[in-house]
Amino acid sequence: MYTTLIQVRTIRYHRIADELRSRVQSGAYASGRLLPSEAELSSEFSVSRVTVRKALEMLRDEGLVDSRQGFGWFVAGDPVRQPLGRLATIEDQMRASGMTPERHVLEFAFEKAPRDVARALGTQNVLRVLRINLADNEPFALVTVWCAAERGQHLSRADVERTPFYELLDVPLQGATQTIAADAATKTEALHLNVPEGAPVLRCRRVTTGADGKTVLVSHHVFPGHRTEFVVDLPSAEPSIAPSGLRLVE
Amino acid sequence: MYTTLIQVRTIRYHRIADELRSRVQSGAYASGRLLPSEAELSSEFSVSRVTVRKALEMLRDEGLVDSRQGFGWFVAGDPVRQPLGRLATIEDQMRASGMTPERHVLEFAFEKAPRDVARALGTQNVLRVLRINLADNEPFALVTVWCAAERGQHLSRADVERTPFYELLDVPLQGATQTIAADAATKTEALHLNVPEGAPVLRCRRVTTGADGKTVLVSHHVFPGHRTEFVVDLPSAEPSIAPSGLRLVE
DNA sequence: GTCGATTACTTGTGTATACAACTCTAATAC
DNA sequence: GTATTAGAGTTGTATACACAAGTAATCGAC
Repeated sequence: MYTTLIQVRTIRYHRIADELRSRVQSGAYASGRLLPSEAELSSEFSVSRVTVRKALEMLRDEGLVDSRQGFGWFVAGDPVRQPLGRLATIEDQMRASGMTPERHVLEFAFEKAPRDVARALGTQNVLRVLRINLADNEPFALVTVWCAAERGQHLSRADVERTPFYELLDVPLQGATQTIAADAATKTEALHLNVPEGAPVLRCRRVTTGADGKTVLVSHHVFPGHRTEFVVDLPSAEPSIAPSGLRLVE
Repeated sequence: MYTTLIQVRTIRYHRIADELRSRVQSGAYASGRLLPSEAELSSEFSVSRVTVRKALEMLRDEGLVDSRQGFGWFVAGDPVRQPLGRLATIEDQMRASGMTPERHVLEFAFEKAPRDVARALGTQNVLRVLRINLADNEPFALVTVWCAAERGQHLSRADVERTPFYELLDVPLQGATQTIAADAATKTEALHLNVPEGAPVLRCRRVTTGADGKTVLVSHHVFPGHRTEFVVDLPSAEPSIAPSGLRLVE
């Protein structure tokens, strides 16, 4: 009975990423603290700098670490939990997590809407507001909101920076539908959210309707994957819909 | 009055990614079809192969393309929408999207639970089932389910491959709480889901409780970001909770 | 016809090198 | 004291080259 010995190549950047992940998770580098430089790690692990970078980029994609050109690589922080259907604002959630919320309008423009937005709002002429939400001075969410220009013409830039849209709009609301997806940050998003291009983000699209069932607001929210997560309660079915309710588990 | 001309460096791999994204989205390369090889693109854009790869990896991180060693780069497919709180199974959603669902148990073991799972289930002795859900023969979700060994001892591996847990467990269910986050695929997940390490995934954790409020099942679901997205309806508040209800918009 | 080996081509990992862009500190000028 | 600049060090982009690992087509043997 003979067995064959197979020589399996080890991928260096995986090994290094595993080692560094282990160090970060064991607390060897405190949150916000610098890791050794790429040159130091290259020397420590006896590999080229490209290999070190590949390992570090894996960890960045996992949200464990982040980097700034010229500054170095450092440990990233912890996510905020946002309940779905719990009817709380982003700012409320930040405060609940002990953070200081802040919002800045980046863009405020009346323009032609993208096709899907125009279709939802029933008009091409819209007010678009691009806003960044900060938590403790760090980017937390990048939000784009569209409403019909007819409604938006009464709103000032200072208004929408200070006050949520729903308080500014004189419309009874019925509810909203939101989609949640994972995606990689685009160049623009990465710039605003201070994450690398390609980093995992939660991409949410929300359509808010008035009491008449017509769309009042369309908004897109982008959250860095390492900064937040959603929580949803899936209640069991009432006896009247028992067959569907039983499906909630699998 | 003088103005200063600033020479701004253009990042080549960004430009190339933009061009290739445009081609993919305009339908120049049909779904599943090969893109030109890295060598061809390197020649076409007059850049090194590393620069081409960097551009292609950006597109892969966006879920637009994928690659297989030796085969080439090809266009990836479209996401499935999964409603939250709509009480449908993964398989139901696939069928609704015209896909053929399939499930395979990868691991079925009685073992000591990870600490958080043990705490939730109130025992260290658990049955752990690792399962892959396929849609049209392509990996769609990687699912790990834990239940107490006391309950799991009556279940066979064939049972859990064929039938959802909730139909196998003789327990009245109260509901579930699920978290949703964006993350980068680990090495193991990437292998099973046939995505590159670091690709964006939706990472869901679910705790299912019985009628007595005690945890019956703990499960983790990992979906490739480009394969699915969640939908949630955020109903407006009833008059009795109007202040909260108004917050759902912002 | 089938099967295995070979070949050409593909993507994946890795080294070495160079330069761009950025950060921080120390030195210098006012 | 403050403001500016230089220098050392950092990460980010890019080239050239090499080899590993994988795929598909072709060729030869049976």
